[in-house]
Amino acid sequence: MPTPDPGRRNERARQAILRAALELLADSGYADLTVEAIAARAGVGKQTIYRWWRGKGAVILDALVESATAGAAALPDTGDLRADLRAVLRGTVAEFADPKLSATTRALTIETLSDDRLAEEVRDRLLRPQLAAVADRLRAARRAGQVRADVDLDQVVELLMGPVYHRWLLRTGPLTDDYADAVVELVLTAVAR
Amino acid sequence: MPTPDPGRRNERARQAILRAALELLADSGYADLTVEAIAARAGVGKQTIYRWWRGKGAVILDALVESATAGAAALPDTGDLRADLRAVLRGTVAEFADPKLSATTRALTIETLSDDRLAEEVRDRLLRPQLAAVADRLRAARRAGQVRADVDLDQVVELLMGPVYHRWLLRTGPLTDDYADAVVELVLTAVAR
Amino acid sequence: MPTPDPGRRNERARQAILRAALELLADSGYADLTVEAIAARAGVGKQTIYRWWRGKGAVILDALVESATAGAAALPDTGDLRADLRAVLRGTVAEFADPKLSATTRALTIETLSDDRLAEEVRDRLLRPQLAAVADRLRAARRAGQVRADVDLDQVVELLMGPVYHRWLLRTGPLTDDYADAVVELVLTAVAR
Amino acid sequence: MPTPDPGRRNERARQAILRAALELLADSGYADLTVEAIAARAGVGKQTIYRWWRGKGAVILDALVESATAGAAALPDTGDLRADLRAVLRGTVAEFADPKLSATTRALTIETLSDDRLAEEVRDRLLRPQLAAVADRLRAARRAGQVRADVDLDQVVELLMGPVYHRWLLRTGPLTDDYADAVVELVLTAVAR
DNA sequence: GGTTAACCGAGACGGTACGTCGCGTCTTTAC
DNA sequence: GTAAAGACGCGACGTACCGTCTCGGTTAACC
Repeated sequence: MPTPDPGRRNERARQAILRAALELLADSGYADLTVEAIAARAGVGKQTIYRWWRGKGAVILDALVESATAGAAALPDTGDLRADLRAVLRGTVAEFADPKLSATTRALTIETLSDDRLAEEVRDRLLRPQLAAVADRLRAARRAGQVRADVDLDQVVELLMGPVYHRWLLRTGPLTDDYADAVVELVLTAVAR
Repeated sequence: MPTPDPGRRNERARQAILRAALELLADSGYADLTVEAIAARAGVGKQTIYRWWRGKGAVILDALVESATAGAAALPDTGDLRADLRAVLRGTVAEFADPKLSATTRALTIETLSDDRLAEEVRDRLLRPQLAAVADRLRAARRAGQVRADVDLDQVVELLMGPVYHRWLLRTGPLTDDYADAVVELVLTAVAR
Repeated sequence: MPTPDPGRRNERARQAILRAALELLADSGYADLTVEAIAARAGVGKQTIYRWWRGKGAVILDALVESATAGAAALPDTGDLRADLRAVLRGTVAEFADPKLSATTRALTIETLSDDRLAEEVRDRLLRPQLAAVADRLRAARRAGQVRADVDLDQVVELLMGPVYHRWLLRTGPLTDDYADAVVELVLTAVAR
Repeated sequence: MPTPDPGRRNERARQAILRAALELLADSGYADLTVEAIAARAGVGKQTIYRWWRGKGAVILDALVESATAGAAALPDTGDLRADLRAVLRGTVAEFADPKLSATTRALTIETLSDDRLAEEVRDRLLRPQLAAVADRLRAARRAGQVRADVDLDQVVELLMGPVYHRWLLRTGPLTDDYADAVVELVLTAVAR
């Protein structure tokens, strides 16, 4: 596969494809998200998709990365760890609770579950930055003496995010701000100094 | 859907189908798990599958429920909460780490992500009993004065399981016994008295 | 196959099946004429059909034979050969032109085309008597000196009926009384004395 | 049905499909003539068949038209009407008597009997030209004073062909050269001058 | 500023699986 | 033993997408 020359790439087509994918997901969900539907809605040939992406999973990932990068990069640090963590978890919960946004995450999750390579790219390009931002905030808190020195911060991040993903994935309960706050409280009890 | 008379159901066919589904998943993964393949391996007509299940997702669920019910029902209670929770999480971690068993869970997760009805059935028939068993163990510990009285035990269960699911789903790190133990430690710090 | 005992046969079921077959054909044509539909409409199990008939073709044949036998057995002989032949052909033409009756013939024809055994039974039980009746009428005419002595009367019957079947089967023109009369005229020219 | 652009059509696939259909009919008869079998033998996807034809009936028709057009277009005119008509009928009889060729006609007839649209196409594209050729020969004979002026030549054609089709369809007797000659004789008696 | 190679839209192609329908057989229960 | 009921193994149906391919028709870089 002779990787195509990115210099010749049609930017209009690229954006139309990413947009079409997100719109289809928001409108009709994963079931109608086919490569043919994306191509048709974007007014693009199927080959143009396969030329630049490995499949629809990669398209969703790019669309998500693009819109995520447009958003926040780092976490706010108000000095109040509890408040900052609540803001993060409430944000995550809100994202999962929103049907449109959730549809995209759901679709990407399906794709990653049967495509290891995509899973790694999602982790490295989409998840790691988000989780690292939270870890950074915790690191700052530790420096400020608000967090115990003997905990692995990456594990703490997973202790925070895990329950939210669990509840989203397995539908074990409602994804509300209260739940986000409760998780923060438990985690702080475990790691605060 | 005029559900057919279960009295007329062929038990041999039912078991052959469940078995075939699990074998296919163990042998070749989700990609080769088609209704046609299940039918072929089970020596059964496709219609026999569609007569009793809504699709391959429902078949996997039944297969899993059947094999789960055969296994453990309640959690052991050695009196040592830390040890018991470690055993649970190590078991979950081991299940996720095993390629064969994990393939089944992965497949079922894919199906639930695009089938709300199936998702609810998975939650109610497969997950709730497992989570309830852990909650029961925590309740016993609380009665024994080992756990704080002011925590929601269901939330604690999610605090335990969430990180493991997170790591499995998003591949953010290795699923080892050490990780299971670390999570238990953090959670105990949060809720132990 | 141990031929079932006709003595135990349920006459009500037999008639319901024949009636259901004819009704289905009249109502919705060959496409909806399935063994299952016949059984359902007749309020009968499928096995009852397969116990007594080789398939739906045989059912149609029986239904047709039953209703044909109920009708005319022999041809009228008014002494006027032309008039009598016209009556026969006009009758055949009318039958073919009628959508309900034609549907039955059409269905039976389809079945015979892929079932040699059925074809022979149709010929012997349904067609031969009809054609023989016409031949008999011609024989009487020959005795009366109205028909040449050197023609094969069976061939003359086919010369009469053939064109009508041809036009029905191949839709090469309208099936009208005029056409019936025209054929009679040509045939009489060929064989009248 | 948005008929696709014929300019993009793959000629190799088209011919492979027509050939496969004829071969299947010749080899194993109508029972084994399924769209799937045609596709498999032609090395083609099923969709390629459904893209260009309405079903297997249309495929058979095209195959037959193609091979018929390759053959004779008009009838020979030796000046001897009796000889020419005998040649035509003997040809038809031979075609019907040949198992391979007859299988094709039989299959097309079945299809035609449950598909009005196909029936019209068969009549217009396959039958009409053949019947018209015979009518033309009769017209020439009439111009030559060998045929009565007051007969409808199309009716005469049906008087010729009808009995042959009748005998083929209803199996009322053997399809031999003698029978062809006998029909010609009767018809000539009716229309010769 | 003309050539030429890659991209582009379009969509046909060989495939695979879908979910449905009907076949003819088998099994169960009732009469 | 016949009957109603209907599940069963089977196989074809016609459809939907997959990922690849081929076809003109633009571009855009390089001579």
